[in-house]
Amino acid sequence: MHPYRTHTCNEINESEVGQQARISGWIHRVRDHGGVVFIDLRDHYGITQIVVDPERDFYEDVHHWRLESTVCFTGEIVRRDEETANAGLATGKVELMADEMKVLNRAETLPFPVADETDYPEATRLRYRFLDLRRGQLHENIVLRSKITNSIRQRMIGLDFNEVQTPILTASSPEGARDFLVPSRLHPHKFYALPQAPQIFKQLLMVAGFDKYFQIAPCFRDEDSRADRSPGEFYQLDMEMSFCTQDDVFEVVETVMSGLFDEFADDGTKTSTLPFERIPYRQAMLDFGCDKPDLRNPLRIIDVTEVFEDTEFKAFTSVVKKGGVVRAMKVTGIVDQSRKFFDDMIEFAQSVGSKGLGYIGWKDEEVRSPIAKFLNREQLEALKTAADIESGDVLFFIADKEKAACEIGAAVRNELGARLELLEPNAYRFCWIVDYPMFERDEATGKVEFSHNPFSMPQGEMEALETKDPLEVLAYQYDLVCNGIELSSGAIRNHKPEIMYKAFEIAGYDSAVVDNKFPGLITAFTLGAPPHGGIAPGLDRIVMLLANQPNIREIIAFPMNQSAQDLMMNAPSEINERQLRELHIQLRPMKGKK
RNA sequence: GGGGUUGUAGCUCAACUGGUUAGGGCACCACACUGUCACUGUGGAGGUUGCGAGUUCGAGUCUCGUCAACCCCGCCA
Repeated sequence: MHPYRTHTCNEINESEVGQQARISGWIHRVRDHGGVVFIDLRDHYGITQIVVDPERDFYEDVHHWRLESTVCFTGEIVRRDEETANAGLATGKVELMADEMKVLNRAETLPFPVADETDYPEATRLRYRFLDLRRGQLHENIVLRSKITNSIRQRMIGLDFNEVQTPILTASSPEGARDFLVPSRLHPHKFYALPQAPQIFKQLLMVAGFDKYFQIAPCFRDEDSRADRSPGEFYQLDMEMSFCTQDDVFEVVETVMSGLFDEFADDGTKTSTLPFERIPYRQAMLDFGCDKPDLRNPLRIIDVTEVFEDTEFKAFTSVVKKGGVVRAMKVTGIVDQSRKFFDDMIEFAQSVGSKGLGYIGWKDEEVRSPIAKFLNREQLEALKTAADIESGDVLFFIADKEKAACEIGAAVRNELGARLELLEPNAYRFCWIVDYPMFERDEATGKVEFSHNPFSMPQGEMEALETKDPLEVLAYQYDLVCNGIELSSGAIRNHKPEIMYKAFEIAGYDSAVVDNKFPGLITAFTLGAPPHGGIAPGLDRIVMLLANQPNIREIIAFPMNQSAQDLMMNAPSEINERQLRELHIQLRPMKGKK
């Protein structure tokens, strides 16, 4: 007999009654009835009930087994009486009558219970991550992540993509975040950078003729974390295709994503039908106030600046006269909400930087509003027509500079959606945001800069760069959004050196900058580069959506904490003098700090 | 770098305006119980209230400082 197990803890069943079996696992729970002891033995696969009879010589030891010790039991598989069967367990119709037992590893008092679903503070959970990972939900999340990763691989390979590993120790890539640096021992005072993304390499793979590349790629960025953003490292489904259009990229991603989400979504959860909706960037900023709209939210924002060009309502009209905008959002059927509801919404708007939040409600012929008295009949009618108002509807207003009005509008839209429970339930709503501007003006310096990736192909190519106002040039740059979460950015790349130099010139860099910063890429583009493009959906966020987890640490086996520390491994940690010397690094006392 | 919240037993939470010996549950230890499945019952042990100052007759509670964790902003196209 195998020294540890003939079955897992989810395997024994009625067909094997009377046979001998050996199973190993963790002591999940113990129910000690004096005359008989029940043990729930748990492993990765499930739970089996072990029964220990008082006749057994190890019966006395039962009292000294701690929860979560690993134990091996050998005995006979026995059918349970009907009234003692447990319908909640896959193995609930049988149990193992123990003849032998062996403690494999004894557990001390646990820092927190494994056999419950209570939430415990993260610092504790992270310090004992191996224990936390035994617990139901987290354990399932990690298994789900494995299945999702595998499914993605199969789907990409099925579409003729080749998986290629790209370097981890490399040079800085052009993503705009801070690099993680690794000092070189062989080359004093020089550094490798960990890749922020395999951007250059995947483009070079296209130049190398691989046609379709993908990789479940680790990416490293030395930036602070958020609930949905790991500090330091994360994974992307990185992909790139040759001789492709933007629509070709969309088709691949839509096929993979809709297949993936259909496969792993809970029963009854709807996924967007194909093709995903495409929303131009400027349209998204108007309708939703942001470029990652949650399409489950039915609310839309409209522009009503014109109506307020000349009104008695000075608060708005003065904003318009200074070049600002007035945006409105209709919510149907809430005119009878309490005064407190509206006051809370005003307070919320102020908390996100608005001076206030105007509103007008219509009920039959009555107009309910703190601001309607400043508007004449025509102006009120214009608003009703613009927003298609019916009795019971309320129109909310935000007046500010355009950028601020968008941001506040987006926040108010999300808040109203959440507070009024307007979101479509059980749905994954995808969309593409397209037609991003190639350049934007930096508000502080007034300079024209790349608004996204400098390697995107401008729409209209060289002609657009030479003839258009740079701020009017659009790029073949796109984002994939699902339920208000940005899953991915991608682009059709600029594969022509002369257009690359011109684009950088517009952003204020001369050709030497391009040559120095990206020597491999720019040379490759002079030796036969195919038109190409790609995208890189974030694996972590995909798993978060499918596992329905709000925090990224719930879907990563060994995450760092928010301050980018590994509390279990104690990283980052100090290194010794010898290592420092080899790396040609001298530590100096920090300035300004005690 | 900035803002907010939190810090009480191994864990999770209590403790009115400052007031007697800081409590309940889980876990741990002991005892009882032959069919439970979150077993039950009885008893026990377990505390520098994050740390350091201060105010006060008296501080878990108030003040200041400090440390840590989480959330947000900046940042991350």
